Amino acid sequence: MVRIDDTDRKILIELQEDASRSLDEIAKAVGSSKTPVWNRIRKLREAGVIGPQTVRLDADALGFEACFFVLIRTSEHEAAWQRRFLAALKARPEVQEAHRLAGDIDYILKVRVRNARAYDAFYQALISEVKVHNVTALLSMEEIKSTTALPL
Amino acid sequence: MVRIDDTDRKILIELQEDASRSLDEIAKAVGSSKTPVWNRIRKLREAGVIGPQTVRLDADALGFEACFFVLIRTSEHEAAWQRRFLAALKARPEVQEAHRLAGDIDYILKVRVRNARAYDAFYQALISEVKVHNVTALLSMEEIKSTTALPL
DNA sequence: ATTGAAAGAACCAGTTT
DNA sequence: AAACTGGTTCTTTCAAT
Repeated sequence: MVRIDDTDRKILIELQEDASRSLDEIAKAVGSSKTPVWNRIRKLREAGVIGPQTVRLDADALGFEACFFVLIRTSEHEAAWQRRFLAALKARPEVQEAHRLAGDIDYILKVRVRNARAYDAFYQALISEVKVHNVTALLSMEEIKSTTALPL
Repeated sequence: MVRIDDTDRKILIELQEDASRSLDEIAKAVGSSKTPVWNRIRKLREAGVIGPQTVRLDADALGFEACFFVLIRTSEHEAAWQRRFLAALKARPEVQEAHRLAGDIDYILKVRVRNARAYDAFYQALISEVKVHNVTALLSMEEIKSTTALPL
């Protein structure tokens, strides 16, 4: 865990919100000036705190109208099985999130696809690659909120 | 839904991957040149296909070590209740995702906090604001994958 | 931490295919 | 209608104070 002071925090908040602004604008927003802000950003990047810069695309506008949360229970817990399972998830671009869980349910996925048929294709492909015990798919009707911003 | 041609798709793929690169580099990557790419990006932005530009921060490095998926069942289905519930979710920065679901479970949340205590504080605050019937929290042990990139 | 300056990128108009 | 050219303006980057 990296030590971050108040100015760093402000810079990160600004960048999370809109990374397209110029150094000058960000410096003004955090109450500092160009060079010190630039040096801090460089350090935060080197430390890996600031990762890649991306654009957020409108999923609906691009025809990705279906979003599923998939709860997975498995009976297999060997290292080899897990390795294959993780590799399969990482390789599939429709899997936007994958977490290994504590407790009853072993994994949760967030899967973004064009429609229900595309989800089924994904599901069939996945279960043919690796054996899973029980799968529950939750279909999103409405995306109330979606952000990657941390509550700094 | 917006009509997108092959060049637009390539541009979006590049921007999703790394939006910090210069127009020239993106143009080269998609096999075109600066001006046409610039015009296309402008149009995609105006159409809302390209949204805000953000940086991805390292949650662990910043001390956000706990991530919960929260499954919520409610007995209330009136408009007024729902309005209050949605407003509460939108207002809470630790809620990174919130979806209204089809079926048995009514809502799913992704909640990112510093530790289990912070989750409990969030949970207590939420249920004191709005009445919910049943809440299950799934604790993430390992983030296998996390991206906002669409499978273009 | 500020200034300032050189290199580079974005943006836009005019022109061409 | 779409792509190239070139030039103005804004940014980034970094050295010197």
